[in-house]
Amino acid sequence: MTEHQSTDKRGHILEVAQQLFAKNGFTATSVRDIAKEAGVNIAMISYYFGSKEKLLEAIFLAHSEVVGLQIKSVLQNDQLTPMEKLEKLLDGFVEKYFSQQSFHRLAQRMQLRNTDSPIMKVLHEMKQSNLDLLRQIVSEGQKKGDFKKNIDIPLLTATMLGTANQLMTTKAFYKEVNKLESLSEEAFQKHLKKKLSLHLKSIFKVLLKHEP
Amino acid sequence: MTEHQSTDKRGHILEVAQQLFAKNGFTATSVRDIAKEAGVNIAMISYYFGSKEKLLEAIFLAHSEVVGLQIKSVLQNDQLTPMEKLEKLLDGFVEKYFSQQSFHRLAQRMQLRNTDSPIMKVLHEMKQSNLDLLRQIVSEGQKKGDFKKNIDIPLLTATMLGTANQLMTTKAFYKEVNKLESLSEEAFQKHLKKKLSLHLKSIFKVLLKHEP
Amino acid sequence: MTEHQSTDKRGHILEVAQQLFAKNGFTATSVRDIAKEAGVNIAMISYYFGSKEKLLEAIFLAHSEVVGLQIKSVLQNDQLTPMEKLEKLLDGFVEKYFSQQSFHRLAQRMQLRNTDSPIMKVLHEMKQSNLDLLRQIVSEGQKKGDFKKNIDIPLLTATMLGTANQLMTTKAFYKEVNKLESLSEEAFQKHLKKKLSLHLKSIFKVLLKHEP
Amino acid sequence: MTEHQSTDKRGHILEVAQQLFAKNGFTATSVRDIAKEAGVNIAMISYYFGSKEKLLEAIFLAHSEVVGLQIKSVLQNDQLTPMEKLEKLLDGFVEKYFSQQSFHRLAQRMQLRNTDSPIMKVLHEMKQSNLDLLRQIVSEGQKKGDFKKNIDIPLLTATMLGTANQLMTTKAFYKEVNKLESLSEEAFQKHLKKKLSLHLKSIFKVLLKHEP
DNA sequence: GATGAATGAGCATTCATTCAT
DNA sequence: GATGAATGAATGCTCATTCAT
Repeated sequence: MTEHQSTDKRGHILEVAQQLFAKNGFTATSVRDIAKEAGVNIAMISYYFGSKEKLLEAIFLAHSEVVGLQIKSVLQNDQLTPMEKLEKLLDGFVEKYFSQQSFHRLAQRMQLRNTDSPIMKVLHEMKQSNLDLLRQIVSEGQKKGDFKKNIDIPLLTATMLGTANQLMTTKAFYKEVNKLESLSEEAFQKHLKKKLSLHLKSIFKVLLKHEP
Repeated sequence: MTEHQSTDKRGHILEVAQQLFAKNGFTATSVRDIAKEAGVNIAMISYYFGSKEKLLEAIFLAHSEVVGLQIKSVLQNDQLTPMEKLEKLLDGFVEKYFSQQSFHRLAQRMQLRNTDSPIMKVLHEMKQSNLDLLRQIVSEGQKKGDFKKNIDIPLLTATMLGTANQLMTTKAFYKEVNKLESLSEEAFQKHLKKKLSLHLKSIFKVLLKHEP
Repeated sequence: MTEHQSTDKRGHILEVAQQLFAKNGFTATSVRDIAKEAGVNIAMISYYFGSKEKLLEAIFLAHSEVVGLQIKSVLQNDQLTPMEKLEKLLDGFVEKYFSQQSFHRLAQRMQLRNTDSPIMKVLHEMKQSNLDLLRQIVSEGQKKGDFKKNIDIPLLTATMLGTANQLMTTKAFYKEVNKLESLSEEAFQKHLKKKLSLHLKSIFKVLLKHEP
Repeated sequence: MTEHQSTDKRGHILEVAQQLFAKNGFTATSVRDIAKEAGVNIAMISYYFGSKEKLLEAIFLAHSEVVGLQIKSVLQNDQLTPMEKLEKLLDGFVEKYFSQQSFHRLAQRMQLRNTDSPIMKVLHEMKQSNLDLLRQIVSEGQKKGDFKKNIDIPLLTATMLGTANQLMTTKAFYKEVNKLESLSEEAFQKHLKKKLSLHLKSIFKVLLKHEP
């Protein structure tokens, strides 16, 4: 009945830490900040995670466990054309990206650090996973003659993730430029998500599709 | 012949600070680190810039002064078609991006901070400048009937900068995936530059061009 | 039996800080000096008091809590004549002043700063308290016809505290002038206390008493 | 014709330094503060005075040169009774004190430091000078049978200087208590000067005069 | 004579972590 | 299992002073 309170606490600390790290950066976020925001004792962080660094790793480990999953089922669905699979991949990516904005902001920060910690391993796996999925779809499309040859898949994924990152980081700018200040936050997010999805789809399509 | 040493020193500190901030982040880079790397006394940073924060601002101010310049001449060249202008814009962007990688890495970090400091103003101006240039070219192309209507220019610039950022941040990954470890750093950079340039051009072309 | 060690430590820091601040001044006393003298880690000062400034305030707060107390009982004693009450007030003042010399030296320093900090509030209350007590006694004496009208009570208190301050600050000079170098420190203090007490009493008497 | 500018500058620095030291204390006043306020280069202070400490000494030396002067002529005036001489002494003291408030505030601070620097020598001489003058007058009055025997002259001077110091340091308090906020600064100073003068005179008179 | 540049020492404070309880 | 107390190291910054010009 009674969940171990520690489990809850651990999860709560992870959540709070992710948000603070995402917002202010790893170094600029003190263990005190996290403890205060999470409403726990300062010593708890070392107690639960060993160190601030290990806490960071724990955040990434928690995310690594859910990489790919529903996507893989898409791949194996023989009913869908490669292009349909691609669209589902992109939709899935955008959906997941929007639902985990603070994590992706943090991931972007960590990518910039480029140290050799377990974190980079997780990030590497995530990128690899995206790459492999796309590769399979493209490969299938090429075999069927739907897609061009000579596709630079790493560059494509760079555009996918890069555009999402850039859009998300500068969304205030985007809002202002497009005079969308009147929209509620929720409506704006929805608008952005749709825009990004369509934008990526149109890029991928024209780059992959054989000209008739 | 003898440059004022002070000018050199100030500039040298700026250079070193930019690289360290880019590499390790603002908070994780200590004034002592910068002073040591630049071979100057710690107190010199306060002496020249007032504070660590002001030093950061000085880096951005130094870059804001050279925003857009050669590009503008391109715009006014009546000999060029809109598509040629677009290509020159993208070439110029990629060229500048590659020659100022550490600055762009730093800019990426600062964008993630999203505080309201003079830095954001400079970044805002840079983005706005890119946006305006592209807007003019697109507008001209649309008038001439070369380009489609309904182009989401902010999204396009997000793809431009986002792809560059993502590619640069994960270039080690890109190198590994594409089995380019044998290339010299210089050759790899050249390869990457060409790839990115072509990639962006093809994206922009297909998104802008009227289908025949 | 076992006092909380933390309480002791906090109190000990307060004590040491008061003495160093009194001796060398606030700014001239470093947190390091206090920590070293008190035998605690430097970080403890921030830990216990938040900052050097707050530590100073804590010293004054500790003293504000014991302002007036035994004196008030004197006031309510109907057995005593106003003049007797006055004598008791002055004796009490001198006694307290001598037993808290380092605090009064510090208070003198802080009075000279004249900033608007919580410290000034405490000092103000102390002065006001002295003033009010004296006012009551004088008022009672005037009603009974023992004391003159038109007594400038603030000036009287200035003489009381000013004389004590000046005597204490220049006690080495006083010792030398009066050739009291042979006296032990204790004996000298006793001598000084008696002298000051008599001196203040005679001043107050002649200024307050109705000439016959 | 042309006064050495340096002389002016030196004097100006002395003046500014005295005021800042008086207001904020020696340690809390930085050489930069003085240089800025005086409108001179930072290096000037070391250049003219050797060090910050020496600058402080220079301030006191400048004042030591004018100790006692007009007072001595009073002493030798055979027309005046001892009591008249005493009044003139007190008037002179109050007058000088009010015209050099910032110096006396600084002197009070230095007295509290009690280090063995040339400054203490100057302060010592000043006190000694006051003491000697008073001693002569009292001695003369005693010989003439006007004054009591057994006068504690050091205590008397402590009251004189102490009351002046205390009144000056807490003059804001005095103003408030006496509801004198409506007075102009000038009028208030005049009022205070008169009050202090009368107060000291009445104290000295009753303590010195033989009861009839 | 006068000064901008530069320095090393010191400042108060905050940090992540450890430890005794 | 959980925590307040405590620590040493590091932080950004200011200091009085010196020096080359």
